Amino acid sequence: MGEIGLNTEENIRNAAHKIFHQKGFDGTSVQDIATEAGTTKSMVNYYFRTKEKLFSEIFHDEFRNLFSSIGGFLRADLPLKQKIEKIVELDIDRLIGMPDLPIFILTEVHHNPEIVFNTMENLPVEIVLNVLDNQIKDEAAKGIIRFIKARDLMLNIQALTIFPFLGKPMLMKIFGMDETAFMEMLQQRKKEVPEIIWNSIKKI
Amino acid sequence: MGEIGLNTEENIRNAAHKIFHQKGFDGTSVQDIATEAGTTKSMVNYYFRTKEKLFSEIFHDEFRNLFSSIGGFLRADLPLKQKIEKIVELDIDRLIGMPDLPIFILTEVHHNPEIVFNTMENLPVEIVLNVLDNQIKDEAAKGIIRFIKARDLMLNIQALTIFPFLGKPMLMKIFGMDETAFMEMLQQRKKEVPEIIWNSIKKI
DNA sequence: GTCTATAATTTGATAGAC
DNA sequence: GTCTATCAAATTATAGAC
Repeated sequence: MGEIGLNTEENIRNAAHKIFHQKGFDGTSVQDIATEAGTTKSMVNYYFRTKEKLFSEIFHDEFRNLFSSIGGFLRADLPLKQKIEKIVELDIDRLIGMPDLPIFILTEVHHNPEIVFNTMENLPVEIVLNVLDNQIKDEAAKGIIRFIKARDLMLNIQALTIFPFLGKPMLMKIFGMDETAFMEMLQQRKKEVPEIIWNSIKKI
Repeated sequence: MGEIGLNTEENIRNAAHKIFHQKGFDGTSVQDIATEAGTTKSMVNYYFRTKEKLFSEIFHDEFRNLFSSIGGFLRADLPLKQKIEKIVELDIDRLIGMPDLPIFILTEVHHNPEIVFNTMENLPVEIVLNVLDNQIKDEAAKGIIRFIKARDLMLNIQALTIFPFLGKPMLMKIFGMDETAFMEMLQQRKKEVPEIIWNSIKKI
């Protein structure tokens, strides 16, 4: 149902965000969104023309979200060890606030690549990776760490932080955790993941 | 199109497997499956009654796949270090052969939990975890490793092995890899992931 | 077992009154 | 801007001939 005080367009946008995240593009009907927004299909089409255009707007915002916070930190003037600690803490906190963002992105990339890759703008990720690569070479030359590709380092960090959110329902079932236990585990991981990563590259 | 030499039922099953993996339950129509199998909608319904029943059969098989190979190894009489190496190698090789299994499972758990949790049988995973927990306590008492919950150890291993498969299209785009580069990375990870894990728990 | 025909709904999207 | 009415196409599933 639409929030009081918001206009119809905003209600539809919020409803679409919620339902698309829950059911995915293919599982969502325009009627679902209209009902959730407390209005009609016609209104959805009036404001957004097609289901696909509406989806693209939502997806575009979410996709930018995915790459938002990290960029700044990777450029900052900090030793690698502290960067890793900050990235993990920031990422886990951010994902706690939007826990089904990763699965939303992944499913749509897999099921509707045409829509998704049209929506994606060019990401300036190479530059950030280069900055990180240089810092790694620098600290490796000083004997602080072994050499590792920035690509592999980021992949390992993201794997250890994001994977628990992706597998959440399965993990809870398999390991017999409730919501509280899951949250405790996440808080623990803010400390443990940076340790794992650092142990894998430190030399001293 | 259906393979020559197989009967219609088998053709439908193979087609369903393929299309459900590509498009998911919501994105797949019975017509899609019939066309892929080289037959008609009626035949699909004749053999499997409903789209949902057909999906359940496919999903059930795939879900058992997910927990198949690892169980035996976890029980085996091997030092933890070797078990970790074997699990990672086995898992990566298995996933190379069925690279969209993880995303298939994850999306359906998220979008169609009712169907999925009806399909899931009770998994005897606690027993395996207990075995692993005891071995960890044992090696920790001997001073070989620090203590860690079997749950956390398995989560970290699976995160580092499965995540690259989940993010494959995104990773290839972001990191500018082609299929060959991606496969090379996976082969590398068979060595690197066990090292990361072992470094995170070893004491000597 | 296999097909065509068709029923009953639901889908995305539009037309037109107000 | 918002609604009702409606369209054309697609959906799952069944009936019935062979």
